[in-house]
Amino acid sequence: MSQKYREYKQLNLTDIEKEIREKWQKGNTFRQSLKEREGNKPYIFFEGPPSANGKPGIHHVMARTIKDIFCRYKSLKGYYVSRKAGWDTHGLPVELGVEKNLGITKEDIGKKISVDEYNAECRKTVLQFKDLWDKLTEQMGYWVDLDDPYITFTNEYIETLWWLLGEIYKKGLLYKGYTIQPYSPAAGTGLSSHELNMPGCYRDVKDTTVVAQFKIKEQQSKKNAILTQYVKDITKAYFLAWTTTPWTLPSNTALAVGPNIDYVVVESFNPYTSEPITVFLAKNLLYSHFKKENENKDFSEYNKGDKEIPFKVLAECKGKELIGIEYEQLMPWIQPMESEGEAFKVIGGDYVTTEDGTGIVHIAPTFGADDARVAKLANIAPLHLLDKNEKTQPMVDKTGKFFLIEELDEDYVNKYVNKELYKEYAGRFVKNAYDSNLTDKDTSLDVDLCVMLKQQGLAFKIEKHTHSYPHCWRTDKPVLYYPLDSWFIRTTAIKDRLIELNKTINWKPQATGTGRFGNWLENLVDWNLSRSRYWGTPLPIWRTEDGKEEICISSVKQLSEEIEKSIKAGFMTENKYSSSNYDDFDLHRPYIDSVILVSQSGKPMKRETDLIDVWFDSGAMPYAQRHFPFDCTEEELKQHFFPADFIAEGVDQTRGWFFTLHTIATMVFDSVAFKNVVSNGLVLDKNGNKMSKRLGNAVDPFEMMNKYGADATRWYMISNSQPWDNLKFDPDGIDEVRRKLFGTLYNTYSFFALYANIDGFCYKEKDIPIAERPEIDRWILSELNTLIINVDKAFNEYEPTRAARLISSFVDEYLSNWYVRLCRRRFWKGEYSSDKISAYQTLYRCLEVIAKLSSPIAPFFSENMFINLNSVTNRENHSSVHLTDFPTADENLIDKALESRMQMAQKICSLVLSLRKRHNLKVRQPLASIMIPCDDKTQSEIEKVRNLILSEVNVKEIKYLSLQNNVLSKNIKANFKVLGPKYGPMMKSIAKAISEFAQSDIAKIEIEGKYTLNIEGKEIELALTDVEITTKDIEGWVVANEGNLTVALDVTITEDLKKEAVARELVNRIQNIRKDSNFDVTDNIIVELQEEDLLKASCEQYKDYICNETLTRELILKPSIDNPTTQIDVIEDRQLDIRITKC
RNA sequence: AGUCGCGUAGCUCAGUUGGUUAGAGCACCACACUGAUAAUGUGGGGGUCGGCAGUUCAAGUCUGCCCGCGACUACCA
Repeated sequence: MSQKYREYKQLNLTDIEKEIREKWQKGNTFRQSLKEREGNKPYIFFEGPPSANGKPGIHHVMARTIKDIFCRYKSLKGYYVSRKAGWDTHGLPVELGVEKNLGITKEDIGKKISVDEYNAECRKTVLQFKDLWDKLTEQMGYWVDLDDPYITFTNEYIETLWWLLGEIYKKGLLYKGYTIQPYSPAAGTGLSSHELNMPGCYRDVKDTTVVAQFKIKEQQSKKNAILTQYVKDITKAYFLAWTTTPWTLPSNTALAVGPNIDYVVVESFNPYTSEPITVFLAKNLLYSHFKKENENKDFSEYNKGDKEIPFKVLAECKGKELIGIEYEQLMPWIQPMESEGEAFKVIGGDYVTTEDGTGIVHIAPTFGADDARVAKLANIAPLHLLDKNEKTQPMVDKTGKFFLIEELDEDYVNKYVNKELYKEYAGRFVKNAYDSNLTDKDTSLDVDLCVMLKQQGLAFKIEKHTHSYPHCWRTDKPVLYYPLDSWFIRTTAIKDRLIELNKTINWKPQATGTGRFGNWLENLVDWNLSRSRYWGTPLPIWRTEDGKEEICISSVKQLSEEIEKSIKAGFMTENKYSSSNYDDFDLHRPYIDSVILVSQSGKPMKRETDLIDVWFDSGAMPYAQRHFPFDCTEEELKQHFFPADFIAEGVDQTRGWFFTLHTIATMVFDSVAFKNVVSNGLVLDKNGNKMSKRLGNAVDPFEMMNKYGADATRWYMISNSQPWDNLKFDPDGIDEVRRKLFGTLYNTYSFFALYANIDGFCYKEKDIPIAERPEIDRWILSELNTLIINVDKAFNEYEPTRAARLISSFVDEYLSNWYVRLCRRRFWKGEYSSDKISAYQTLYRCLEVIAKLSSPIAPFFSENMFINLNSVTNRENHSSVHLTDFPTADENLIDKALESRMQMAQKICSLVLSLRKRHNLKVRQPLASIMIPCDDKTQSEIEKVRNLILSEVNVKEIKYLSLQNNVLSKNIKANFKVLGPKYGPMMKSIAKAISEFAQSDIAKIEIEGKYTLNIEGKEIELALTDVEITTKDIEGWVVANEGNLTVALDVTITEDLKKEAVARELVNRIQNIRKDSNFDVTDNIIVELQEEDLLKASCEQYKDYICNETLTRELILKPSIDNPTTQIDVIEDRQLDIRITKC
């Protein structure tokens, strides 16, 4: 039975893909591919869960293509690659989506809508675009198990999270703490960094700023050398510190200096009160606060109120010499509590700069993240108040105003608050925007405070300052940095281990691992887990009211047991969590909030109302996707599911998913979570702008795939730039890939199919031994095997771009434009000989290997080609290319010498063609000879590819010229790489001397092998290896050269050559006419020609050739032709009649 | 603002340990070829290798500073 290779009318990638998709579906090919590798060594892959409440974009095609490539590749290499899909279902975007749909805000939750209903709504919408995602997955050919995905909102998933949190808790790494967070008083809610980075959130605002004078305590002068030595009047000594938020000054408890920054002690006068002062500030900033021209002016000439204020630098010192000096509280309204630490002294701060301000930073630990950090390190107390409920509070309440005295604890007020001073400001909003009774035109608290300081002689400079400041996207009002209670994971405790383990991870690109991720780890802060939200994983911690007793629940079973205890204690009446059927209950809010547990000492414990960061959800997926440790033992986990060999996501996940995976794995299992990670860059639009729905430049992945096909889209994205570079997405580029790669491959396949079908080639014959195959076959097979090695290596090193480019240049340059072009004749000419079989076998092998090599990147086209080939030959017992083994290179077939001489042949041909072009000699005009000057070795190499060159460039003979021949003129150039290190500075003169060599000098060094130069009085002996000699011209020939290769062409056209040219022209015209007349390739014809002398001579001499080429049975020349088919122009300046008929 | 990455032809990208005419594809122009024809070849135009300094005999390549773009981290006096 001789089945035919499938032939196509034209290339249609989308049709092919549709057909293949159906085939996969019918044959369950993905499952099959897993099944066949079952029991093999696993290659563990984690799917980063996308959120299905948004539509997929083109960048998802990018990320998923990368994932797919390596999973498919490893599958071909024999690994068992299980790929569980997943859905990220919690978190802020979901909630915001719901709020938008329902037209509510967070404040309405619990009022207009119950938490229960709200969460139900979230659950409903969270997978709203799942179908679209599934469609994308299928259409782009991403193989992942969609039937059994992990979903983060399930009770099982949450239970694993609780277990992990329990482990972390047991290790003492989970704690409750205070942190400064962006907070919107107007909205009454904390804001995530995500919310803060929304467009338009940062706006320039004009604030009143003040450089305040912090008075140094008088008794300090005895303790500090600087003060003792340089400050004349300690009662007038101040630190200068700048703030853009004067309302934080009453909360000041320290000043920070840069330990290595230079400071100066300056004697001068206060600009507002003209009182004499001695102040400290950074040396670099001296002249931003004092006019240079007033330096060292006579103090006695200064009169009160003068604008020009003289000053004098008394001394200089380093910041560290100032550390420890105490100062008087600037606004002594409220004292910090001693129990919380020291106050009002100078401390060191690593973040202090001298870019603006005074180089001395006012520290209010309750309102600045950096402030809080350095204060804590230096044991500085934050300024805390105690409210009626005995809770510590910052000076500002959650609505954005200073606490009223009556809201505070009475004992506390008596002890710490100066009521006289404070009452004037108590209740004031720190920004007018928070007070509904005020507008921007009203005096702000900041201004009032500045005026007060001015009157007290404690303000050095008051001015307006414009800076960018974040605003709440919901209320449009400025954000406050505010301390909030949060639960933290003490990641800083395992920092060293995180860094150590990170060094074992193979990052692509490496810089992301060492740089972005490495830096992130170096500057690690504790992980703030808390989110005051509704739809997410609840924090499984229950606490007594006083916070002294608490429990961290690690499983549903434990929860149920604790509830039982609680029922006994009378805090609860029923246990909804006792069922072993996880569908019977819900671990989400609000249900979980109604669980009240009992403490050791018998007190009720309520759940901490926080949810946990959704990033914990995704970082826990290696375990939660298997419901570890409840449905999966640690042994199973470590054997089959953890850690991952490979993950891939966008580079924006570095501090997201990559970090949480790494941290949880390190904390709980002391292991990396992934061994190899590819982080891809962004997909930008063709102009390099970020894609966004708002700008309307977002590319619809479905549109692209419908138009160009998934394979072309995938190939384009992978081959165009390295995955980690940003991709400027241009649809024209996809089209180029379609034409260039798939078009060429399609043409090559079609060519093969056309002739293989005619000849009935089904690869039935035994492989022709390699030694019996012609040079060109051995060459392409050598290149093919080299390609296998290189592509294998590229995939193995996670370099998909390299793999894609290697394949595509092989297909284009080697296979199509050289092998097939040069071998065309072998396929359509002559008998079904061993040479022809060799050609078929060789081309078949190439196509088969290309199908396999490219299958990870272009799964559809490669599949189609493989099936088309294999269904005729049945060489492989596989129904899909994705079920085959990755090709192994046969190193015996690799012949580097052959590869390089073929390259030389291509170069020679290209030179000859360029000579023909330059001299207007058509390739159809045969020429007598070319001449190549070269050594014996090169000559014997060229001899082996002689015939290829001759037929390609239509020349009769190659002549060689020994290099010593005196008809050659030569060029000589210094070999910089050899001479440079030897002679260094003399290089220039030597190079010049060499370039000035006469032909005789060149001959001399060639013959004697050395040459002595005299440069700058020194004798320099040159060896032959110190120079590069190339041939330039050959007397009497037309010559072209490239590198060290020179080719000369004999352009003489003899009478014989002319006749042959005519014969070839004639063949060409007849072929064209055959084609135009739609004759079949195998039809025999009769040709009648109008007589002409040269044509006649040509036809006589080349009759056999002409007839053979064109399947002409009779070639008749006669004076005139009846009914000519057309006219031809084979003879210069003549149009001759021709008539062609089938016979 | 800090950290990281990127910057080479109109566009998309290569460019080895520094070594002397900086390459390819696309696009454009011209010419050719044609039993693969929506393919192909040859030639041409097109470059201050982001800028400036430095190291070196020699810098697209190494160093520093600056500019532009992007990401991340912050928004801090």
